Amino acid sequence: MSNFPSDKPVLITCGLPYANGKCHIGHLRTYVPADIFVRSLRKQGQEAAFVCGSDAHGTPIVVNAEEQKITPSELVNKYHQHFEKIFKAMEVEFSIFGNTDSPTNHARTNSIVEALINGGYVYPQVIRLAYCPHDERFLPDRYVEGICPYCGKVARGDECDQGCGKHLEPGEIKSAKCRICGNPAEYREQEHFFFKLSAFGDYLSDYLKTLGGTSNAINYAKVWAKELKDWCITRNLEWGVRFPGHDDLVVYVWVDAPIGYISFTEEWANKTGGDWEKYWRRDSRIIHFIGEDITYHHCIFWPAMLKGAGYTQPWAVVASGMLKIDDKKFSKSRGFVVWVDEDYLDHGFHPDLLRYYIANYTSHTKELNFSWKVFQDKVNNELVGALGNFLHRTQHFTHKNFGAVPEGRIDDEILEKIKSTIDTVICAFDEYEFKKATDAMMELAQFGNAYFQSHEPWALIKKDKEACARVVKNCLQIGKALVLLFEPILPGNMEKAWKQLGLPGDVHSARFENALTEFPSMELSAPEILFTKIEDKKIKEMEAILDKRIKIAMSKEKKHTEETKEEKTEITYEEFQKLDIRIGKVLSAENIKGSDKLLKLEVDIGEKRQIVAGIAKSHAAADLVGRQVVVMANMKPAKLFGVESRGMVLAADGEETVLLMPAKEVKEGTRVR
RNA sequence: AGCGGGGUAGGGUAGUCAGGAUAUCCCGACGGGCUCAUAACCCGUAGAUCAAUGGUUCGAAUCCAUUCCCCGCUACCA
Repeated sequence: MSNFPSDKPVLITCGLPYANGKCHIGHLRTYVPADIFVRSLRKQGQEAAFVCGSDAHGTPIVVNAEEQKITPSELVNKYHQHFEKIFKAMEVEFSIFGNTDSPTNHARTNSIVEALINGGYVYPQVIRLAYCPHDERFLPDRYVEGICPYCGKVARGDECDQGCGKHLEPGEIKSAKCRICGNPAEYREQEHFFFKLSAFGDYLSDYLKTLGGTSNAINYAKVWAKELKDWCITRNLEWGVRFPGHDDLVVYVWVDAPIGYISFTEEWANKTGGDWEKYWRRDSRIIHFIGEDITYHHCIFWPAMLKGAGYTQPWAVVASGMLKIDDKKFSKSRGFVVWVDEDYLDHGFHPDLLRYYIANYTSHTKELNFSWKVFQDKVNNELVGALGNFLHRTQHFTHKNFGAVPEGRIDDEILEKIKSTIDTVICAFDEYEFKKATDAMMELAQFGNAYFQSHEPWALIKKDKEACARVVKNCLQIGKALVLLFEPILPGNMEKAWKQLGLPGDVHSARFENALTEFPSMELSAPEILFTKIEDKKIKEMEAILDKRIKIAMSKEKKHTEETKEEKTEITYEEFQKLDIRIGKVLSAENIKGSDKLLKLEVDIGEKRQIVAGIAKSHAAADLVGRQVVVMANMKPAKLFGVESRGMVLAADGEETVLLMPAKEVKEGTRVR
């Protein structure tokens, strides 16, 4: 049983692209399936609004704009236009593509924040914040660098990015430094505002039971809903939406960004004479398509905000799995990235090919691996060999032998097959299973090829033209069904195919069920080829581009680490004396499970110490027992692989890690200087 | 070790939530066929102890328990 069409208004949104970088295939991982979904709804007779827009605020945009010496607004506009252009080229057709810096969004954000304040969900609290005395400013989020209070690693202000990955609330970071001038920051007290997320625990637990969408999103959220911390929702920035009544504060970007979904709906409704409130104030079906990295914001923070302000909460959250390039984690700086413009569209690839790849490679919630070789295989075998070839051979044969679509009825067997394919496809779309849907479509194309083959119309035409006409008519019917079914995935080529077959009306607004109504008898022209094979040469060329980028990135990274290594400053004798270096004797040594580098040692340095050393590759555990080593005794204790290490065994760290040892046996605990 | 994702034929991948009879699809290998079609297409064969062990069950890839192995946790990010 399908969820659609529904008598409730349906709104689809996509996670907003952040306007500080170019569009890559990772983005499309979310936007293309969302577009396919919307098209499939229309094919089921379901009207749906489809909104998205640029996320314009937040610290990274300000930092980035400062680096480029342009205004944040100029930076945002640049990328806003870029994304708009790419979406159009990729046939991702939003009802509206807005911008969170629009007056509508400022106004809507204000009104929602005020509603939250009036509802008692926002409270002020004085917190200690990093402040740069040199630049005379508070340092929000990424303006500050320091030490994570949880794991002790270098982190940026809003997140422990290099260590434990925890979200950091403003003021939590230790030993803060200003990212602009590099000077140490002071802490100053300032009043900020917090959203009482903790008050929504029970509500969210209940809400998540009814929330639709994909399990990867909802299961995570259920765990998070159990422990909720209030969120600081104000920042010391110029760029953003002003916090009501406080000219020196803007709201946190994760407040005004999702509100964009509402304000874009408003803008679209105003333009088309629609009513935005039917989506956001009354019973509706709001479906958010997102990347799984922003699940927390969409399943926890956002519904709580909507609930608190009296708006309709999402009906479903559909989270796509992440993207890999050649089986490697997607990474711009490491070169594992495929840009949609310069690496794809500019090379003349049709958007439909990539749309098919994204929809068909794997299930929507799993990791999608992009490789040019697989891309070529899928295009050549599936789009060209199965689908393109069937449409072409059918139309070509009919045109050549009949010149028109023959009269006659469609066999029940064929109609049954088409009907069951439509059912499977609709069912799959209902579950956001785009691979299942496209597999079912492709299966119909293969059925068509097999039908054509086994009924041998080329032989029938010579002896029984009537029987031949029946076969041809059936094939044309399958062809028509295929064009309708594939339209959400391959809108450009299916439009072409629809016109080529001479079918009446617009393929985009035609419904799936139209596939069961008889192919009208009329003149039929010769077909043009829809999909062409991709040559090996082209794929090699594309792979070379990717390889080159990875190599450049690798050499850059190497340079960078070498540079930081060379940066050794001179120290005084006093500073050296702080180091407690001693001779110790290894009492026992064993490998640590799960690590190929680490050994757990017990060392006597005048006292017994457990030390973890990364020397397993060059020293066997058994060989070490009884030997003397050099130990840094006053190292801050650390946990490696869950094993505590109190001290550090010194070694020459070249290509091989070689332990230092005293030239002669000395007493355990002897100081080194 | 923790957190997350995985382990299904030579490669990739579906099925796992809601257990059911010959385990899906694409490529590759092998054999055959067809000739309308973009050297496309169709049919067939071989190839998987569904990571392992134990349990629940009439029945387990699927549920439960334990173990092993692989990947990510360095930013930018959907």
